Amino acid sequence: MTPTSNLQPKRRAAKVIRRRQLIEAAIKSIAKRGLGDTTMAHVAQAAGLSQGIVNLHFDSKDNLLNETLNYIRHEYEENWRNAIDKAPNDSAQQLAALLRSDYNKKVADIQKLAVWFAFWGEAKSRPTYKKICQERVTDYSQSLTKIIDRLIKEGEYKYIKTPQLVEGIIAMADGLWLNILISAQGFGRQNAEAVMMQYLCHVFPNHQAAFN
Amino acid sequence: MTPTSNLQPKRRAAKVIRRRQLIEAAIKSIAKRGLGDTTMAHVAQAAGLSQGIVNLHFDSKDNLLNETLNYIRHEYEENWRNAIDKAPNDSAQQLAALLRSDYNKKVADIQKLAVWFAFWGEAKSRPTYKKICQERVTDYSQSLTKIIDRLIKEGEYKYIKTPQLVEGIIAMADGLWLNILISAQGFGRQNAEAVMMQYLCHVFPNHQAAFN
Amino acid sequence: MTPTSNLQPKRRAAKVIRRRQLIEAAIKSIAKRGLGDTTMAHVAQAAGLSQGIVNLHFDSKDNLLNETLNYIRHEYEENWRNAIDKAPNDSAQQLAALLRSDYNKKVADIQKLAVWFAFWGEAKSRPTYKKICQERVTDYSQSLTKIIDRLIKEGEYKYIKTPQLVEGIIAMADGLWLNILISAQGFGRQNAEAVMMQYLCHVFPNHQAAFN
Amino acid sequence: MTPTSNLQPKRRAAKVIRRRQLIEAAIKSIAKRGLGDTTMAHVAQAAGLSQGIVNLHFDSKDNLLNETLNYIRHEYEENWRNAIDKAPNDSAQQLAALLRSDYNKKVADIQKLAVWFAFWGEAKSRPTYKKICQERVTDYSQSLTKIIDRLIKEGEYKYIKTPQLVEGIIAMADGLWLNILISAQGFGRQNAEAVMMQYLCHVFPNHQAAFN
DNA sequence: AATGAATGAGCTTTCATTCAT
DNA sequence: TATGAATGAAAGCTCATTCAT
Repeated sequence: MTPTSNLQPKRRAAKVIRRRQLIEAAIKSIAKRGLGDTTMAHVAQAAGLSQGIVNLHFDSKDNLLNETLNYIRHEYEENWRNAIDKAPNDSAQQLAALLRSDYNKKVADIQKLAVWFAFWGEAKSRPTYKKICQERVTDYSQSLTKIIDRLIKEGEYKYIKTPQLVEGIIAMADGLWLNILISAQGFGRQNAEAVMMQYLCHVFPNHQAAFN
Repeated sequence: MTPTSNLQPKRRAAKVIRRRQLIEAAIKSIAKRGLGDTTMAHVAQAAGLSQGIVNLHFDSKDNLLNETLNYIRHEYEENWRNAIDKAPNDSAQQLAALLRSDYNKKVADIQKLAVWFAFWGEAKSRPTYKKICQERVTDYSQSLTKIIDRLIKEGEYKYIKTPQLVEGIIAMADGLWLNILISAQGFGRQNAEAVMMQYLCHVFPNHQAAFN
Repeated sequence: MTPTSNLQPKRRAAKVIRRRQLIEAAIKSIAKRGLGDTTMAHVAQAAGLSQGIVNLHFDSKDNLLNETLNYIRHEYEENWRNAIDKAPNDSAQQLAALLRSDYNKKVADIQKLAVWFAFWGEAKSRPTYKKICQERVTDYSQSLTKIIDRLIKEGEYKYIKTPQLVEGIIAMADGLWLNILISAQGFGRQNAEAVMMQYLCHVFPNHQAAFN
Repeated sequence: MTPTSNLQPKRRAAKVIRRRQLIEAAIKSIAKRGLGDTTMAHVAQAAGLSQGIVNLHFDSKDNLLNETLNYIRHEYEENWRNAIDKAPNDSAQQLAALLRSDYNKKVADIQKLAVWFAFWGEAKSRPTYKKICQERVTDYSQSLTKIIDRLIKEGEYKYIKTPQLVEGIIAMADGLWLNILISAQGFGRQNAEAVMMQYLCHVFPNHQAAFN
């Protein structure tokens, strides 16, 4: 009874809907079994459809996987853009909102994280994956840089090298995802967020209010 | 010291060497092709040996992969323990040494990083991988905690929550590895180190000398 | 002439036309891709219609292929019967006309030849194909025999064994088709005809006029 | 208990032997089922070996098929060169020997003929097949031309156009193969040979002795 | 009558594993 | 110990056929 499974039960569905359904099935399977053990049959089964369905809609497994990565990348971007838009027009608040968005239920969902790491694991040897992963960082990086620059100017912070700080924040964000994914004790989304906020407190001590 | 024990050591040594050779071949192949596209034949070929050789020494592919992960985990640990040992008996210096060791030529080698991410990518669905990855963090975490606690005490830092800082540092360290592995522009080991050191400067402003 | 019979003919006609259209599409595809690589989708596409159309009109691929072979067989027969009918009432002339008809634009068209050879290639293992191919030869053979017998009688040729000559002529005719189909240098219809005519000159030296 | 099946029963056979064995299995299967219905499993089974064996030795089905065609082409050529070599040094005798060789047990074997027609059927759309088929004709054609030229000179035949005669003979030879393959009543190798010899008698009436 | 999304059997191919040498 | 030919299960993909629309 999940909302996503609320699709036409069997035959005759719009192409876009079927594709989405299959991508979501792929995500489920990758999260459950890993990229290497995910087969076309698994995806079809997870979608409640027949063997040949994936090739019918995506032509090849490679293509399905690329589209799956694309899908979570766009979902990810939409999520943080939304977060900035909804935040008050204050650079510290926007920074907090942007970084907190990474620990949203939607994107820091353990299934999605598993998928990200699955693709990162293959990115070095797969140019297509690599490119999409790079794009995700580039866009995020630009927005983050803008906000931080404004915050530095407004807060009269000295001695902060923006590029390095941006690299550091993004690195920590990714590393916290890994921790959520892998840690033995329940290191959850809230913990991750707290760690990140403490980082910001150290860097921008005059704006701690926004980070607590 | 029976006559047979004269031979045993050599044979055992030979066996160990062959296993190491195959593990290194596995690393090469995983870095080149990813975990999913690495076959037993690739490993054997990279080692300059014949088809059946891997099964002879490791019984199964699964086992080879487990041992490979173990191998880089131990190499990693050896590396940072060494770094601490060689560092002067000063907590800030030791912290710097420990964190700098992550960007050593040996462990932050792009091939090794590729292997780490390959295994992380499958860790969620493979308990054996997950366990080894967790162990790596646990050990590192303990040493890191000790050093930071000492530094906080000595430096009379207040308002620093050690556990969160430790999580943050480790997260950033892993995230910087990802950046080295995936970034388009040449984000290298030195950059990563600089980012990390800047982080420490923010957290421990009184010890900046040790981090520059 | 009930009101319904007013409609029936049209509908029946439409059906026949569609079947013909699909058979011609099949011929095109077989010529282009061979029998083995021709799919129902190819045929439908070549006809500018939709996937399921062939099954609708022919029930199965096997059936379509049988009907396609039948179609070119009938076209072939119609062609040579026509040629005889139009020829002057003279046995040598009729012989020439019959054999020349094999190198007509219509039947010795390279697409049609490709189809013949495609079916011959499978005839040994497909009784239905074999039967249709045999029928083609049987009918042709009978007419050819009659004409030759008359010519031998009229021309007072001795030492000619009709059955063997008929076999020989038919064999050469088929072989010349192969040559048209496969030869590297442009061995065309006219060449084939000339070769056949020279054969007849050798066999019936007193009637060379009819063969030049 | 055929001589060819007299190979190492299972494991460990020389590569060349295995390849030959598989090619012969392919021939059997193509003759039995046609090119289109021959699967890798059929070939492996006919060779008494396991599924993966064909890919192990030929990499792909396409390659196996190409090599199979090559195999019968070389066997064919060897056969007629042998026939010429063994024939007395007399042009008529050599001509007879060359053409009779086409109806040898070895090459006019019904299985081999089925294979030839199977490949001819696909030759139009498969450049590799086409090329090999053309090569077969080219070589044969050259030898045939030489012998006929000598015979014409020695026999003082006039009005014979060698190129057309050569085309005619080759066409008839191929067509007779088709007849052997497809004819309903038992049109066998001897019949085919007789038809061809009668043709030669008509063309070279002064040398009928050599053709009877 | 026509469409085209869906099915699922069957194909080629890959590859971890086995084992005679 | 080491080799590499052989195996056979399992994968991705194709395509004739079905059937809701």
